[in-house]
Amino acid sequence: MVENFDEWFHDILEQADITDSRYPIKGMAVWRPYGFQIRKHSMNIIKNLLDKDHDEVLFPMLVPESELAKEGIHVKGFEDEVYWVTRGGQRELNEQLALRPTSETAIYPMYSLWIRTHIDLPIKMYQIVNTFRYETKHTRPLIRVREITTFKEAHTAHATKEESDEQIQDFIEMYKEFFDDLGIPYLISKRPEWDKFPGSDYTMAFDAIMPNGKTLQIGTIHNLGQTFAKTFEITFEDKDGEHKYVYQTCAGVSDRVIASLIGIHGDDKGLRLPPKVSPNQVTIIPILFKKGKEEVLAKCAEIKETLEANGLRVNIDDRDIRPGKKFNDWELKGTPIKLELGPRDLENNITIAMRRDEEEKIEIPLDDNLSDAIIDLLDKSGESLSAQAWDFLEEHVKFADTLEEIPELVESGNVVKFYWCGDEEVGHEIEEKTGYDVLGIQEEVSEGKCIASGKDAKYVALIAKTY
RNA sequence: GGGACUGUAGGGUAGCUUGGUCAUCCUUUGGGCUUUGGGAGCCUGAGACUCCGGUUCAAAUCCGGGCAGUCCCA
Repeated sequence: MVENFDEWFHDILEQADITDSRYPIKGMAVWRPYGFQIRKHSMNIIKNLLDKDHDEVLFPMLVPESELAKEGIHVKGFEDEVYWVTRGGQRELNEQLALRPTSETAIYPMYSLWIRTHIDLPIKMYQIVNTFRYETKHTRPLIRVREITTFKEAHTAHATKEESDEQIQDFIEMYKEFFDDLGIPYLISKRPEWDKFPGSDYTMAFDAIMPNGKTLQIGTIHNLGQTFAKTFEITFEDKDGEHKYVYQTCAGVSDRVIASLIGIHGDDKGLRLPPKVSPNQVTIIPILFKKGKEEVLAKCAEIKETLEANGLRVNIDDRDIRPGKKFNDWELKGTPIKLELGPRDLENNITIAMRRDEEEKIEIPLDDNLSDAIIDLLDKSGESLSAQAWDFLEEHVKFADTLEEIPELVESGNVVKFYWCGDEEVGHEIEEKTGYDVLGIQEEVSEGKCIASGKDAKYVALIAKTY
């Protein structure tokens, strides 16, 4: 799987009924029912986190060219990737309309209308929508797509710079909690100047390391400063009666969260889903013989009811096929816990549980403690997936003292840390000489020499192959 | 942005060089029998030459274009 991760990933999306990439437009896929469930449960986690102090809204998908073009730096960052609506029926439109590549230019003209005084601040809103990017390069399902079907974007506006910086920290904490719930390990870094969000002051990013060592950007948080406020005239009257521009931030996660979820936890048998987002947390597999069939099925139904009463998502696989096939199917689908129940177990009043994250079969008594026992297993399963994933990440971040060491480390599947003086020119030189991307900087340091320029190092930076 | 390659049932493939029989095999799938504690077996059905145009008596096969996909280089 590690050797051929891209192929594994491509195949499992189809085999596990997550998406279907055969839709006849390049870079656009269909979410199938099982995948949609995973997506839904994942989005519910981030929604619950945001709902604490953000308002969910929904903006139109089309952005007039005049608005999109207002913020020069921003539009330049997207100009080659925008889909345009140029006709309505047979008639050419007076003004062409962009399918949002992201929604700053849709939302901020409205913020300009909504924000009048300091009392209106801070304003914190989010939406989960689809966005479009005309990718010309190699598209990959869930990773590089033309329609980002699941784009959670939050947009905030504040009275002061300090508040906006605090908001960045809040987003970082929120995303940590989100990815922790999914058991997805991350590297947090501040993107280099040349790779920040077009129009922002700075960008903080979460990167996951996929099994082949390539990093996948799974979350970004941008401090927009007052750039957009000035472009879109977003001002407020402060307590002192002065009109001031707001300070803004925005933050996004996308389909790529699901890609990392699948890629990071999966194994040769298929998916391994964290209990919090698995469509079925428990799958009951009845072992049926001609004799005693009804009794076994009745007991399975009873167990299902008991577990559901305790808030668990449970299904019974009563298809008329051999049990071995069912085990394999549900291992492919990644259900965290399988419960096996046959006539022999019925006699002994037990069920046999097996966690997806390990092979062992465990006998569990069918008594009043059943639900607690299962919940305990689910918790352990989720924790173990997360722990395994974090171990992998930590084993695959290596430190390099010289530029020459980097290729070998990266080619053997690592992300590499190194000292950097912080000069943009030197950064480009490092990227060119190694052929990899500088992800960003992590901590400031007062010792060490830059790996390329030999000057005093200012930061620990990260470099890797990226998706 | 430049280049190479590919397109045959739901999925994976053989056939294409050298045009000519009912288009091969695995998987999937409908029905039936049998079976069920880790991917069962048998019987019997279903299912494809990417699209448009050209060459030819005859095209999955040769030519041109569209669409879609894979890979490499910048």
